[in-house]
Amino acid sequence: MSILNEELNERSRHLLKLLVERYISDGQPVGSAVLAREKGLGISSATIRHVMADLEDLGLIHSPHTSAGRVPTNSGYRFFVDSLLTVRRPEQKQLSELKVHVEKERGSNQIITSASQLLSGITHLAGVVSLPKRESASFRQIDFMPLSKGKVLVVLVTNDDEVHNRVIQTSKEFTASDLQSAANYLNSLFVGHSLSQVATMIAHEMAETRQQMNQMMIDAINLAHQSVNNAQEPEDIVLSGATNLMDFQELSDVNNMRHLFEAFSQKQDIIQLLDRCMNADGVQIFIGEESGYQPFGACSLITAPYAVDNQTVGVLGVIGPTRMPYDKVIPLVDVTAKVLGEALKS
Amino acid sequence: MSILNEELNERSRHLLKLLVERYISDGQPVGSAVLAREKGLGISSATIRHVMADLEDLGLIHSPHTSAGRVPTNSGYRFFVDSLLTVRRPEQKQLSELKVHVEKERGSNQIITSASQLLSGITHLAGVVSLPKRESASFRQIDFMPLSKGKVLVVLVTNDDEVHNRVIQTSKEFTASDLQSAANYLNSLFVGHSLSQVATMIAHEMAETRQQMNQMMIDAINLAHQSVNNAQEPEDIVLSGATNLMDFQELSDVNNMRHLFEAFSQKQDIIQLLDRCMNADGVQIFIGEESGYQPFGACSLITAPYAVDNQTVGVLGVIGPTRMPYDKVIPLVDVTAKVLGEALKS
DNA sequence: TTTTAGCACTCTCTCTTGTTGAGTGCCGAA
DNA sequence: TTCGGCACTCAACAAGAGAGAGTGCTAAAA
Repeated sequence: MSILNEELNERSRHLLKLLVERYISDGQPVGSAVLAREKGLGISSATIRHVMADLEDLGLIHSPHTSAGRVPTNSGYRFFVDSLLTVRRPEQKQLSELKVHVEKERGSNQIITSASQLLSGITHLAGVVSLPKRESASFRQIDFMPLSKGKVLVVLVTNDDEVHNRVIQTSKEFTASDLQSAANYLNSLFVGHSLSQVATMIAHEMAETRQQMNQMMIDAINLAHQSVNNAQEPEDIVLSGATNLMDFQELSDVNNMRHLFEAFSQKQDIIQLLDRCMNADGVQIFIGEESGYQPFGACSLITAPYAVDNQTVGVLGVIGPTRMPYDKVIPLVDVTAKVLGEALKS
Repeated sequence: MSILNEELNERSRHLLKLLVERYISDGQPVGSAVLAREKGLGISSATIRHVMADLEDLGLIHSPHTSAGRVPTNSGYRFFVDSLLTVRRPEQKQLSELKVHVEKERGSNQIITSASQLLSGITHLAGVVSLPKRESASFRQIDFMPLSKGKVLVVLVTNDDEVHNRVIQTSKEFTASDLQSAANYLNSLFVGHSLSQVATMIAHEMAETRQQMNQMMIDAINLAHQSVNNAQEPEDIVLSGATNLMDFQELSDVNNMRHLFEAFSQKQDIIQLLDRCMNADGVQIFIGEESGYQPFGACSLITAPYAVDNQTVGVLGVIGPTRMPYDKVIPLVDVTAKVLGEALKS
């Protein structure tokens, strides 16, 4: 892109910007005459045509057909987003609306659903939020309940007020009081540590058979091993407003739409896609096939990781057609990530 | 419909049957000549036209336009389904496939998902299964874990191997051993009873303050009251293959499709709709607006309740365009309900 | 009375044709 | 380098013609 940046003079870049903006707002291919009429642009349509021909040679725009004006290509959008875009600050009204709605919710799941719905509601696109990574949660309390036939129900409570159940099969029968002691021991050992820390600690304990460990402790550690190590719950996302995408002409091809909705209902691929955005620092933008995900070929994806206590725990984003109002969506995604992180602190 | 049954002679009914079958398989309006060519029908197209005119007067079929053959109306479908349809027994191969796939799953959620997917997979329509009603589950074990600030985590295990969590706020602080005794007491009292029975028992216990009740028992009952009474978890459904519906011409109107998918992602209304089918004895069929649900105006819904141990616990069904192969779908829904009920027994 | 063949009629669908308008590329002059 | 002028291209629309499918009606045959 830096090559393009040098190659294009100020005027060409300005024209490209106007063209993309115009196309985003109208959805019609933009002709030279339309741009020439643009205020404050002392330039004739013929000249604009020269510039447009150059832009087309560079692969930034193209004509659907001979007499149809120009439309940005994906590279064009990319250049626009990288170098030309002037984002609007989110309107104060929206921002406060966002905060109010997100913060009035109780429970992390509620908060997240609300964030997803707000993203889709405000943009009229599809909103998506990944559930916070479990790793960041810390151990608060574990408890065991004997079920039948050596099965034990493990109840693990984390400090984000989430409760996790898991049934494990034990090698020997435990009495309720055996289990109680084991739980007490583990609670004293692990409380306050993050789950990943706990996993490490367990591995460590199991490795060295210490002298002062009695049978109860060994049992407890073994139980804990089964409970925590396999405790990775399936990741999940909350998707809202998918049907908004049905309104867009450019996506309305039946086949395309079908693949898109299959992707939405499968979730798995989208989860992976979002996962890859976790490490990014701020807003990330995938235009068309940049996401590397076929069903999103005609879509753009704007994501931002959100953090609780400076620790990135999840990702949220917006999915829409490549022709979307980037200037509004990008800052909205950005600010929503911050609001969400803030709201999850409590 | 009985009126129609008398009004129509055998031949008219046979013709209507042929017409509907033909339309279902071809999707094209059926003309008199097409039917006349039908084998074993010693009748000219002109005669057929007379009959068709009658059928049209009765509102069973109609012409999209002057020269376009006839198409069944919703009443036509209704009459067809009620009086003319000869259902095919499900193919043996499908049946065994069904059984194998459903029964190999472990855990009720898995089984249900599998049933839903099979319904949609075999019919190429949308499959839906409501999760089994909690009421039928019986109490196996309850346990309490003290959290902070008078909050108590209730873990309730039912005999269908499902675990239910709930955090309640208690009026006083309980120690772990208080809670342990309460749990023991409740377990001895309630084990084996259905949850609705348990609710009744609790209400009963609370009503009469018995002499022999000590403080622990009173506390226990109070805890149980909070735990069980409000324990109605939101009902849910498992929907599969919704995107299959995108392939149908007759549903492909963007607006229609949008409403349909909004309904699918909201779930709430569909849950209610299915709920109303719980009490029906066998397969129920809603054609077009018969379901009373706007978004399904162009769809038919075939449902059947499924039962575990002779107790109806849920409903499953198939959603598709009114033009669907009723002869195959109806028996499939029927048999799937049975297979599912059977599989859930274990 | 019922059935049938014949026929005029209607309507959609498709193909063709012409027209319009938008927009382009190129060229020569400023 | 910029600009006006101009020929050219192409999609979109409309109008018209013809084919094909299917109907309703009628009058004759069964």
